[in-house]
Amino acid sequence: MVVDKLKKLGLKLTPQRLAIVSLLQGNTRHPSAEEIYNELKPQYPSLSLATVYNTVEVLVRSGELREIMIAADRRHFDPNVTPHGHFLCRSCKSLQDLDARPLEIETLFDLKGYLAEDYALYIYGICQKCLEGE
Amino acid sequence: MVVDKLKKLGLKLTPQRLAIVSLLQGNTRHPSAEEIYNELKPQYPSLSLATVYNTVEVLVRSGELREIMIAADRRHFDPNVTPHGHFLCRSCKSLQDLDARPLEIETLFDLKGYLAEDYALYIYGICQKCLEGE
DNA sequence: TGGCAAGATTATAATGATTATAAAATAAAA
DNA sequence: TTTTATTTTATAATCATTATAATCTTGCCA
Repeated sequence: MVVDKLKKLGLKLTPQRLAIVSLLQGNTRHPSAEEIYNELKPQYPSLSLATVYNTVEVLVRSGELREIMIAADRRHFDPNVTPHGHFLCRSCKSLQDLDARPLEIETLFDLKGYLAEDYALYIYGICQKCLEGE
Repeated sequence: MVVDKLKKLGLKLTPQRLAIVSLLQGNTRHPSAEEIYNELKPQYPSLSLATVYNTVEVLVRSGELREIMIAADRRHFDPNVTPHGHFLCRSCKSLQDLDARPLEIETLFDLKGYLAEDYALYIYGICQKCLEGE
């Protein structure tokens, strides 16, 4: 639950945080900070972009939120922190989850001597919709 | 050869471009645009950062150079465009190549209906040196 | 409950990477 | 050479993100 998630992190329960965490909960749209801000602003007119950045920063640090750096111009966020890749369509620019069996990092690479803590897999191409629609 | 690479792309052979492409040739340090600029500035005092950005842009577009978005604060570049991953050490911040057997994208993921043209694999953790030295 | 202190929010400014602009320079073709 | 399209350059503009500092709130405790 949203409240538990914040409490677990020792964070105060503010309306802004509750709204941000609620919006992210189960969200598969991979919003940017600004998109989160724009979606919540109508209901929370006092909301500041800085608060969105602060909150996602805390969530990413604590492992509750995943940062997606598939595109150079802005970061996106994904509340699904289980291992999975992301697909960026160069036609429609959509950013989609790639549900996958977990990637076996250790067997894929010769990581002798390295400690691999996390990974990101980004795939670029043309998505289903764009392939059909053309 | 450097000259051929530029000619193949239909680009004029300017000293700046030759210098940038030469610096990148075989370079495994994954420099940022600013690092390229700083390394060349002493020998090419007239060099502008804009020229570095213009040149890497052309090279990336043409597939001669790979853009690395492993860190959110700046882009890095890699002249090795054969499939391989990258490792970012959270201790010493070094960015290293992960020589790997090619990743079998199609078998890893259910990409039915998607056209995968390219991918990036980033691994985060602690590198050999930092593990030993501590 | 009311007051307090730590932490949060806000508006705003600052930062810093990247991109745009437009004038001056130059490579390459005739 | 002359010419022209391209390139370089200095500089300004853009835009995402971070820092700042004043104001406000949550959560705790008397």
